[in-house]
Amino acid sequence: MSSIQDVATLANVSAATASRALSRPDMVAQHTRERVLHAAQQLGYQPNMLARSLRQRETRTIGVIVTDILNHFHATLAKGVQDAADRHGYTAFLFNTDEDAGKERRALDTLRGHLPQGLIVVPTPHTRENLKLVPNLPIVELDRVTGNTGVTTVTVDNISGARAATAHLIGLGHTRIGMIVGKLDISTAVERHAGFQQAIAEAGLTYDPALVLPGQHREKDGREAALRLLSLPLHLRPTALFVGNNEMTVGAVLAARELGLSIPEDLSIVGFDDSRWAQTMTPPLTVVSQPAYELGVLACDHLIAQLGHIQSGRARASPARVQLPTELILRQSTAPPVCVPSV
Amino acid sequence: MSSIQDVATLANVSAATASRALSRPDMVAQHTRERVLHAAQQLGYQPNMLARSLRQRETRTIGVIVTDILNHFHATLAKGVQDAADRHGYTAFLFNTDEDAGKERRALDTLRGHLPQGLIVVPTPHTRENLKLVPNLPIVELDRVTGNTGVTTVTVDNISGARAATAHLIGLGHTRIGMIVGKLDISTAVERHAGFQQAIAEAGLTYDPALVLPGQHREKDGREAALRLLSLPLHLRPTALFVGNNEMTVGAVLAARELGLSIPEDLSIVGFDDSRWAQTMTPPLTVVSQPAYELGVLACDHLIAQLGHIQSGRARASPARVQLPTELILRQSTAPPVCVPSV
DNA sequence: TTGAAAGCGCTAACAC
DNA sequence: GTGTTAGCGCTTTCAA
Repeated sequence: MSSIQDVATLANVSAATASRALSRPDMVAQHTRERVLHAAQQLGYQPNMLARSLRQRETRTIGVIVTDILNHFHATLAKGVQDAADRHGYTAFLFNTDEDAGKERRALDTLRGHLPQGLIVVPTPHTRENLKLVPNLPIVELDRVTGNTGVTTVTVDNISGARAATAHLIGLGHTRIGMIVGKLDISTAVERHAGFQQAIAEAGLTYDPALVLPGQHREKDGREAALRLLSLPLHLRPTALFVGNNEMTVGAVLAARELGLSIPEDLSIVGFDDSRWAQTMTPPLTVVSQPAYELGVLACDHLIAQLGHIQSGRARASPARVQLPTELILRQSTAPPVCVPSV
Repeated sequence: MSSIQDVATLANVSAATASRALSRPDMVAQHTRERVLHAAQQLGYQPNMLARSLRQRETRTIGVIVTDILNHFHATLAKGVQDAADRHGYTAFLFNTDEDAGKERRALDTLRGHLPQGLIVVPTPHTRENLKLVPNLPIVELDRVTGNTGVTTVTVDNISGARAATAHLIGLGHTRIGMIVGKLDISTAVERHAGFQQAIAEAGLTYDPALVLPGQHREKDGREAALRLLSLPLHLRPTALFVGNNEMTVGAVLAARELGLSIPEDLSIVGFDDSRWAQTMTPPLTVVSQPAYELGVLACDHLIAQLGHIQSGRARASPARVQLPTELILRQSTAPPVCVPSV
């Protein structure tokens, strides 16, 4: 690893001049610059970011914390962030928390040691507390929100998405619609639940809490909840299910299959968040799809814009509240109910 | 951000002592240690890794480069690596190349600036050239190999996996078996192709090159290749397909559906690499599954062991060649051919 | 336009 | 067992 001193020596200038030639080309005479550039090239010089960052007190680095990198949605968020960061000349360091408070704390501690200039986080119920580990760090909340005022949030319009999904089912003639909702300590779950309720109310139907079961967002939870809902006596059993996230939707579909219910004849299903398997399963699943990649990109763009403001000493812009629309994708997992309820 | 000097001042010791109290507790008197620890705690002190790494000339950081973080297999590799790195007290920085030479170069350059102590890479055809950007960096090749001698490789036994898949099809009675193989500049594609050929030969069948079509590993390529193979005249058309990676398998399944072929009656399919959609599609897909997470963990464990050797000045251990078995998971996408070939 | 010198935060070498 | 000093590689005053 050659240092800037090596480059300087080779170019017959001081380290200071070599540094300037590389980072502030216009502060240096034309031909000195060329000599330095040539020397750097020849040595394959790459600045040591540790030293540079230490000196400049800025790392051009941001942290990204998602809760489950194995979930395609989160992987896509992360990719959007990384691609955008790259475009801005920043490096994004990715961490994964598995929704675990301890892992989140450790990720934040590690991150802190590397002095990121900002953080994009998919928050968990612990995040608000854990963020005290990194005071004064510009934060963007992605996909979910903690309710922290003063931070920028980049989310999807969950309420409208859930409402559209539910309204679609109602439009098909369903009146007993079940919902499998995430744990209500997460904003997306709360909002999707709210959208569901709104659609029910708007259609003049009665909201039946017995048809709304919570889960911890995992496939297994979706399966168990669906099993319970679908085992209700026929006249109480929902004829359609709206499932609040993609993992639980898998479980719900599996549960329907286990019970020998065919989709959509015996049961309509709408999932939240599109995926490969939703497209290839039989029948293809009607879903509320989310612009995951754009979400990641926007989160990063906003964070970096904010960093620019801070750096240039301008007043910190008031925090943005970015919200992207979802899209209801109609496929074959929804149809009118066959047996009209007869209470 | 408090520095070690702040801690030292608060504890009434020198910075050096504070440093020792934190990193080498036994070099310091019991009660000084306590004072320092207390002060550190009180200030929420977190060492500045940039400064520490600069001074110690070791970052306890490794790089991870995968080709497609959106592919569940690669995401799982990355997670395995990160989890293992974490256990060893290392931080893994993840980059994504999309199989693109330029992105790979940029990732390596960025990485280099951050002085990783080692690199785990899923190599592409460009990697061998690009690795010149990071001379002397300990490397572990993951999933694929470049043929570089002297580097540790952690892979799966692709030959046996492909052979088992093909033998399974042959055992069911298939004699015209098509293969959709990846580009042959990637070791996994070459090996899976070899395994396919071996099984054909071992069964005394004739290898028909016309039934083997290459693709670029994308869904679209799988679809196009399958469309071509399945459009052959009935007596030439393969009754079974072995597809060399998971993305292309999606395409192949879609192609079969487009042509109205039902699986497994009209066409048996075996894919390489298991996935959510392979399990939930109809019928569930027979696949060769790979222990992706363990692969990632092993790659990291080996790399870090190697770093230990280097650091302790021991002779660099000869590079390991780790190879994990695959598993053929029989599901419902394979069955005996209905119409026995009549050439 | 360039060089000399200082210092970012940390730890290792060397006193004492 | 602890303090002093030096220096990792870089950039940024400050002088010339």
